[in-house]
Amino acid sequence: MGPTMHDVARVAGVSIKTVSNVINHYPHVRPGTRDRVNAAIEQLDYRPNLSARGLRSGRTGVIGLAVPSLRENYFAELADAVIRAAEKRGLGVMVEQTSGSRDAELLAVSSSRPRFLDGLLFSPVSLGQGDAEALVTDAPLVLLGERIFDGPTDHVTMHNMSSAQAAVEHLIEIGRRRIAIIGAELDGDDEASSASLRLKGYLRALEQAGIELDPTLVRPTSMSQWNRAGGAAATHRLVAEGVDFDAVFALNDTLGLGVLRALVEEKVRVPDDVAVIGFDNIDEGKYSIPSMSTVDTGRDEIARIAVDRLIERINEKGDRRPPETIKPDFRIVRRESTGFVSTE
Amino acid sequence: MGPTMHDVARVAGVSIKTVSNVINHYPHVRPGTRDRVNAAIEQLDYRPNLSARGLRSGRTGVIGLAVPSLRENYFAELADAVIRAAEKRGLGVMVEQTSGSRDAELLAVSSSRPRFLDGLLFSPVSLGQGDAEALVTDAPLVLLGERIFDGPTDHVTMHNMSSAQAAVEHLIEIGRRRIAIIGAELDGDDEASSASLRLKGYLRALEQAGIELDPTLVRPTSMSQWNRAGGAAATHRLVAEGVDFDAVFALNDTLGLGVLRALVEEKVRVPDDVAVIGFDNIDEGKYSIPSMSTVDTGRDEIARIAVDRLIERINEKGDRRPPETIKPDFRIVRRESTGFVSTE
DNA sequence: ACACTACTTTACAACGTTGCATTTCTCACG
DNA sequence: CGTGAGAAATGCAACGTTGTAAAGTAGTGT
Repeated sequence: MGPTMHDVARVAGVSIKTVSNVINHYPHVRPGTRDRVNAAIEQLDYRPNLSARGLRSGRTGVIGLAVPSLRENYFAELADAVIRAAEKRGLGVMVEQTSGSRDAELLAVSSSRPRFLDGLLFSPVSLGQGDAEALVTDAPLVLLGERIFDGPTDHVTMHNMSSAQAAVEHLIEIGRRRIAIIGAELDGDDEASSASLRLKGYLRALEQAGIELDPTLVRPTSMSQWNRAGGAAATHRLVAEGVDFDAVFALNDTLGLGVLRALVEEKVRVPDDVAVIGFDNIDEGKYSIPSMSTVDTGRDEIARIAVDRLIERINEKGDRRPPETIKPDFRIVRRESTGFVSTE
Repeated sequence: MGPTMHDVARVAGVSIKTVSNVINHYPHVRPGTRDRVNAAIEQLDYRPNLSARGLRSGRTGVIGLAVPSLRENYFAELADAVIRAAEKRGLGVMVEQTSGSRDAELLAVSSSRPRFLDGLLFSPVSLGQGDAEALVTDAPLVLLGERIFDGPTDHVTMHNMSSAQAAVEHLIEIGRRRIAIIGAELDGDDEASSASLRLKGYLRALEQAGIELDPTLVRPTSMSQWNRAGGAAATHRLVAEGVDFDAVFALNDTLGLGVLRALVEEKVRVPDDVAVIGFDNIDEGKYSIPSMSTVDTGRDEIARIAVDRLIERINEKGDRRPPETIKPDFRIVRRESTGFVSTE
């Protein structure tokens, strides 16, 4: 056991409460006293006991982050961004993996884990609009980047529809007309899913460009297949069926990387024969062969905003602000897979 | 605030201590009593307050994991494995990023973060043998996968040298003699680094095969360049200098992916002209073009063992076992980049 | 029926910190 | 020089849990 406030107080020649006041930046402490206390803290290498503080004040300084899996690059990068943002604010982050399963997601929110997180950042995949009520919890909760609208909580997400539209417009600009979309289906049942929203953006872009929709270009993958394997499989199927296409819009980057892989195997040249654009701007797309164009949805900003918003909620007393949905700006990242020299 | 033990005790008609006993699986509780308590817990949706428990018992059920960055796939996958293993044991994991900087690493260990982690899993990059004493802390500490031998702590690591040797032997087996190694330098000052050890394996393999060392084939990258960019740059330099080589041993997989990328750009065929093998077996190597052979160092097992060992240390009373170094088995994963059809 | 043992339950204090209420100090002002 | 107001410092209780030790209960052998 390390030194406690009592030890510090004794060394500094003050009361234990004064030590507490110094640590918590209570304004009315004389500079001299503050210095003596800080010196004692230094000398003893004192660290406050978070458990005790948490017990007394109801705050632990730890927030939770629930994501499907860190093995998915997008979520690893999101976690990185969240941890950085939280650290700047003096918070620790406990990471929980839900593996995208409904049960695990419900569990994560219901704070089945003994209560001691100050709040939770939650990136749901399986929960939908119908589960909104499950999100009504005592602990502050901020949703990240997916699904569930008009829920009872803040939601930091992305411009799914308009950025998808912009991505497809990018393909149209470079002269493509037969644009396949991978990862969505035309009559998906889940209106609020990223897939549906991005599909909607795709449809709008086509419509505005006066291109008629060809349903055979819309290629679903099972939700658990939003990865390289899924993207590759869908692409192979496209080719095998003899579908004519000159571009692919992959609904996320890992799908897109799978698409690139499959196109090489099928001896299809990128971007000459087929241009490819992904979604999310994960690091890997910078280094793929060819480098992959994509949509940067502002991941870092999402993380920063989400952490700040969660902190606000944690500090909120009584008068609760109505929940908000926040979407940072997006931008199209042009790289080799759509015929540009990658500059970033 | 949720219900407390007092509430449960009242509902179940027992003393608060009995509730505690039930929760902690104290053996001498009559089944009927246990059931009543459990029913009350269920009914009230009671969750123990971890802060209080932590204060009283000195345990929070949370361990720390300090890695350089989750953006590096290897560490993201390691974190995934650790979180899974910890969850099975009922522990939460707080993730801290050191960005590989010495200061941040020292900070992470010195538990600058207020004491409340039960223990720490630490994957150092910058700390070396000289910092061994800095690792003497009150809180249990287990090192993961890199550097520092004969330290004062348990160390779950990998067979750096012999697995590197096996990787190079694999290249020799398929007939390569001019094998470049990327990520190491011949007179590195840090004997305990992964780079040095893996280089040693490389040298041994050459020696046993009677191949003379050509120093121009040993290509360093700065430590902060163990990534795709570093691998690509080193490869481009190799080619630019007109060095003759028919294989590359990349000291980790991201370096290797950069090598693959650069070779394509240089119009060098893989594996026909140059075979490539990486190190670590990150997911991505499975899907690269071509898929990349590598060394599987038993990451999942490392995580599992490390968590178990940390738990043992946490539970240890007084009689401390001497620190151990544990290395799971490794194996060579043969994929397309060394001329095999990838089966996994 | 009685002691003895083993099982079951309980009372109480303590973990280290902070909120509240209170006391003590300092200094400007009448 | 006395007063009052605000600043600075303090004392005490309480947060919810568990360890210790002790009390109560049942079961066994004589």
